[in-house]
Amino acid sequence: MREPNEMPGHLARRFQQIAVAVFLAEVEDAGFDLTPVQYAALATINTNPAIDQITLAGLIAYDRTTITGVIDRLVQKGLVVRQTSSRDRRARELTITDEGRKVLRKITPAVEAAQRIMLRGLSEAEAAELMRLLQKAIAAGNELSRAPLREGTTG
Amino acid sequence: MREPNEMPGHLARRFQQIAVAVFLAEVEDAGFDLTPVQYAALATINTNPAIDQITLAGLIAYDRTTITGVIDRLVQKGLVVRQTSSRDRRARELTITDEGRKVLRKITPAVEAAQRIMLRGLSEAEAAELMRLLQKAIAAGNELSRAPLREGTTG
DNA sequence: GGTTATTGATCAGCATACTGATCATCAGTA
DNA sequence: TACTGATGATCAGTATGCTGATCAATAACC
Repeated sequence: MREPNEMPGHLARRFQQIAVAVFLAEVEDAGFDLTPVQYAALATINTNPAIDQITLAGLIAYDRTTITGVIDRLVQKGLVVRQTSSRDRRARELTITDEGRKVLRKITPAVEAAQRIMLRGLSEAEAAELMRLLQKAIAAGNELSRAPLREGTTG
Repeated sequence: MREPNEMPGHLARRFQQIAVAVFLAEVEDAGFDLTPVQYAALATINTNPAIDQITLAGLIAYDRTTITGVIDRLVQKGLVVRQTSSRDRRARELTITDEGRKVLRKITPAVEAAQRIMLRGLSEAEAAELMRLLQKAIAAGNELSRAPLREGTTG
């Protein structure tokens, strides 16, 4: 059997594990209580007012059933409002609140710091190359997960 | 705000998401029902007979509380035996069963195939470089998660 | 030897993530 | 307009992953 450290799947999980831990630590140090998904959803709702949940899920490549719970918690925290769309009563229109905008603005430095910390072992050039390779591998495998990225599906 | 595709944390999650989906699909096609963690645990128990759960968790960089549940399911499936150690009655000695060995042997081609598929967008050189950079970033961030890799802590 | 600290394991509780099902609503069509 | 299919959202159920607490057993120390 191959060493775990030589298996891409193991490395993927491990890097993601560290990335999440760093994110949560930085955000907590900044005095906030937001998970990576919650941040991604909040930021995307901010730039796409009145977005529905399916479109949101596609833009950040999350499963729709996961998004339901994530939005529950963002609403619970008062950062997002969820209301039935008048044009399509199946859909829920998501809107960021003033409080949500405030949190988003204040939390950004911590999020950026986290991105740097999770790459702290790499030089600038190496970090750029890692991101390029991840993007390429992800693009090739996009359709292989249940929650592929769906760009510009804005409805 | 940065594009999600330019944030290392987002790329980490996305790549891991695809890696897990590919793993599960290949393993299921081969007629098995094992998750990535379950496979990692089973393979590590196979090469480290009578290992305890903490040491196992360290070798594959999983949280100890997660391992408890993973072992529960491996025992349930009849692939692993868990028994109290006679030398240290706090510890549980984990042993692979004949059935576990059989599954491990038969499942290996599917696992290897999954590793190739998740990198199918990259050339050989690119794949090698991606793995090198992930290893380097992970090594630098090893202590930042609750479940760091603990090599050779056997005993 | 008795007290303290540490360690292996488990548990409660929470938040992703997934599969597959259900429900309400909408769109397309005869 | 009735029928069919597709779509947005939710739910039940399962499996990671995590935090923090608890418990039993061992180790360390005086």
